[in-house]
Amino acid sequence: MFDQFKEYLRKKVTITDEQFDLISGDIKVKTFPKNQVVLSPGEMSTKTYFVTEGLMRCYSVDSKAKVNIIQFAPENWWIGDRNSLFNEPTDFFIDTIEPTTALIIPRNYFMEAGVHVPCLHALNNTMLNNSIRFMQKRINMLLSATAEERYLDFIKLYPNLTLRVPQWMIASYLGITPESLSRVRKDLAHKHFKV
Amino acid sequence: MFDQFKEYLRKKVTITDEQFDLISGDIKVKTFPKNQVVLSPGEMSTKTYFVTEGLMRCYSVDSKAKVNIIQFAPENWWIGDRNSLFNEPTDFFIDTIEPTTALIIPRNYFMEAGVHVPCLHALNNTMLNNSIRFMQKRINMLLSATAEERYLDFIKLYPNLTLRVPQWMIASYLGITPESLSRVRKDLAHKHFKV
DNA sequence: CGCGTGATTGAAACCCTTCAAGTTTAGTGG
DNA sequence: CCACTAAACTTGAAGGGTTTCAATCACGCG
Repeated sequence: MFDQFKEYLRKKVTITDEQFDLISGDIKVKTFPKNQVVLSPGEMSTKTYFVTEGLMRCYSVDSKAKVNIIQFAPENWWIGDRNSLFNEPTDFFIDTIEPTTALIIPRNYFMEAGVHVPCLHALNNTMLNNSIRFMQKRINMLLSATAEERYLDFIKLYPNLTLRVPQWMIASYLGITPESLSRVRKDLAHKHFKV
Repeated sequence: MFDQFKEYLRKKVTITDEQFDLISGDIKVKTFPKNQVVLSPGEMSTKTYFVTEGLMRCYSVDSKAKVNIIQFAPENWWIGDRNSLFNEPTDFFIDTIEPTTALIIPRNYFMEAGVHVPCLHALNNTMLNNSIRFMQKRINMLLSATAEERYLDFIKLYPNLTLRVPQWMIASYLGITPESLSRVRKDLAHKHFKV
């Protein structure tokens, strides 16, 4: 698991084994069964998860008991609460969709590791900006796209997730009902699109 | 303008006048008239704007010529493109809604300034996380809320913008039509809600 | 084998959009 | 400062994309 994280970092920055050892002391590994809730609304959390195997998700449950999926986190993705950074409890659930192994990274990991390995500051900056960029695109999609457009967007962006995630969760991520997604898929099939 | 920026920083971190002078060399001030487009889709930009006076917005125009507003930026907010960080042209327009004065901050400002004033790394980290947090909440709203809920959310979160931004832009931000927003407001008036 | 979860399908309902007036407001020039 | 025009907002009626509700089917797992 640590090797996988080292690989991940090395795709983005230059880092020696010694440096990596220096900054991996605070990291723990944990394995979760399927459907394990690791964070619930109202809780505080100082942990960020780096998924090395499996699949996690972040979601809310609204007043009509509807599930709204904010984010999926397959291998090599990050997931965690950000409210606790501001001393506020989280609004969201985080759980596993598949049996999952994840590294548990302390909240201020990159700030502290950056003292030893300065380029991690830049990496942190890049990753956060990338998140914002993707969320901007998602907001743009939610503002403008029809059910069909949303689904086509999804399978283009996450082709592998399309097969791993139950359809009703994809619908929840897209902001449509499972029934609507089913009909969209039926229509697409008639138009000779596949999966 | 610079004083205002200094104030802004000092609300968040401890910084001396000397340190501020050290890091303000790369910053320029610019004043724009109303409705001035400063960035268009397809362009690259290394600038981030810190609004000291006025109001800017980031938006897309989709294939049906519909405007979708991603973000407003009133005083003391940041606005800029993030795609260029990844050597991709932007998808969005950025323009002014009011006559606006803004500081123009180079792309890697916080990374470089952080070398001189280390706590700026932490500030950068905090600000980016805050953006993500707000965007998560917005995504959650777009996934779950009705037109009326969206509007009530907006006026609670941005009470001063409600008066400064034309209604059709608020509608665009909320992902509904101007007509729908007008009807929502009418209904709320009947229920004795004000503005 | 049977139960539960997920996916599909149909029909009706609904919220929101679209289209098309009108009305009000705001900005500009005489 | 008024007059005029364009833009913004309102209102109504019709239409459409999605949702809701309900029933059925498919599948995996104990």
